[in-house]
This record gives sequence, structure tokens and C-alpha cells, in this order.
Amino acid sequence: MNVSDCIFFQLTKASQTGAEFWTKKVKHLNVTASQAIVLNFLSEEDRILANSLRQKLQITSATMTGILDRLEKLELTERQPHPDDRRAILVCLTDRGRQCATEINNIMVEANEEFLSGFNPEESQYLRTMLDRVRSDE
Amino acid sequence: MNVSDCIFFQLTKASQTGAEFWTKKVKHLNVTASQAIVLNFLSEEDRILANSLRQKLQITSATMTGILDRLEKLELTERQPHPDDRRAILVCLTDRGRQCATEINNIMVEANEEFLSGFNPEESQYLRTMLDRVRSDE
DNA sequence: CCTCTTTAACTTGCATGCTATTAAATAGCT
DNA sequence: AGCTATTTAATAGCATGCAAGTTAAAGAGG
Repeated sequence: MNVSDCIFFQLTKASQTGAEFWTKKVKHLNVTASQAIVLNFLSEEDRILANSLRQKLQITSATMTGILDRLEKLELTERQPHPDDRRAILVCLTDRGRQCATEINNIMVEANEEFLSGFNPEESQYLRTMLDRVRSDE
Repeated sequence: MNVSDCIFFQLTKASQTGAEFWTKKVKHLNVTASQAIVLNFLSEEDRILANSLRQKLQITSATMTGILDRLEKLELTERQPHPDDRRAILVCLTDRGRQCATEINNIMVEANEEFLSGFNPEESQYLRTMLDRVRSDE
């Protein structure tokens, strides 16, 4: 079986193409693709439970810890204690982080359109649906 | 913009779902998903130039070096000098590596079918075509 | 109130991926 | 031949991603 006909290879490479494109779109803000996804999320729902964020982004807590460490180092987010549960932390944007997140929010809409500009609306929607179905088949 | 409507997120997660599935399929052979892709390639074209392999798998030479190091540590492949070009390396399967690669070749066909069992043939083909188009839009 | 289980975050160790750089060899040009 | 440019693989350093294990806190049941 040819590697280019292997769905796992095809998915990996399509995903890497997307990541590369998105990385370039946010590079001038000095954040990575994953960091930008987190910031975009926070731009719409700030002061969120780390565990809730983790579930929505579908990453492990180990990955979450690393990303938050680096965002904190960049002074874009900070960890705040949860008032009722001393195990939990709240992820909050700093002032700089909020500016950055708002910018990312704008860029993301454009970037999605541009990335899919080779597809017509029906094709784009179909692709998204298929990708979501792949995921739900877990 | 909701993160679950972001094509970069959708691609990343679909790809991770695929990688997780494929990883489980080859785990009993004690190789990773990427290592299995390399071995599958070698099962059909052994004694290949490292640089040619690198281009076909679309990875950087840094990534290639790491994967070959680990496959060599597992005694599944080895590096042999190129007779005419002292810069180049030929990647070769060991005896154990050939057995393993043959096994992976069989597993890959089944795994592709099983992974896409929720899709009918037209849908599968359409998904593959769309993923390849995403890549060519680079 | 005390134990057992569960939960949240973190830590460690590993594999992959990248960029950027280096070293060595080859190719090409004058 | 000699000089320069290109090519190949390796290296260093970094960011994600995972699994597995740890620690601390909260919850559940007797």
C-alpha cells in the first residue's frame, strides 16, 4: 500500500499544512499555533477553569501545563486560584494577553477563509463535516 | 469564532484521532506510528536513499535523523554508505525489520478500511481527495 | 470523624515536528 | 585546477503531544 494512499498519512500531512499556514498567520504576535488557539478561546471566555479549557481543547493535563507555562512566561496569561476549590486554577488573560487574543480572534476568521479559498462553500462545509465525523468515530 | 469551527483545529484533531488509531494498530510490534509509516515504505522500496525517503514522507532532515536513530536502536533498519556519494546514506531493513515491515504492510490495509468503516466508498474517496487538495494548496 | 476514591494539576520521560546551523562532499563554472 | 554554490546528513534548541506516576484537595460512605 502506497503511503500517499494511507488515510493516517493523508490526515497528518493535511494537518501539518494547516498548522504551518496558521503558524505564519500569528507569527508576528510571537505566539505559536497552539498558543494562539488557547488565546482565541480565552478571548471569548476569560477566567476559565483550566480543566474546562483542557477538555474543550481535547489535550492532556500535561500538555495544558506546558502551554500555560509558556503563555505565562510571555506574560499573556496568568493562573489564579479558584475560590472554592484549592485544586483548581483559573486561566486569565493579562492586559497584553487580551489585546493579543482580540487580534487573534480577527485573524482566525480571515485565515480560515483564506486557507479554504480553493474550495467552494459546499466543499468547505463537507470537509469540515467529514473531519468532525472522523473524530466522532473514535 | 468558536474553536470547533476553526479548520486548523478540526484538521489537528482529526489527524490526532487517526494517529491514535494507527498507533494502537502497531503497538504490539513495539513501533510508533511514524516508525511504522517508514517501515511500510521500506517494505516496498528497501535500500532507499535517505534523502529520497525524506522527500516522499515530507519531513525535514532533522526529523529523519531522529526516526532513523530510533529504528536503528530497535535493530529494524541500518544506515549503509552510498557507493558513489559519501554524503548520502542508504536506509536498509534488517532481517527483523523486514519481517516487521511486511506485517505492517498487511495491517495498514486493514487499518485504513476499519478507520473509514463509518464512511461509504464515495465519502472515503471524497475525504481523501479533499485532504490531498488541502495539501496541494500550500 | 476517618477512610477510600476521585479529581486537578503537575512532573518526568519519550517521540515527533520544526528552524537554524554546521560539516563534509559534490557539482558547476571560469 | 581552483573557487563558489549547492546538497546531504547531523546537531542543538524549542514546542507540542502522549503515557504514567505524584501530590494535594475534595467528595462519598460508613
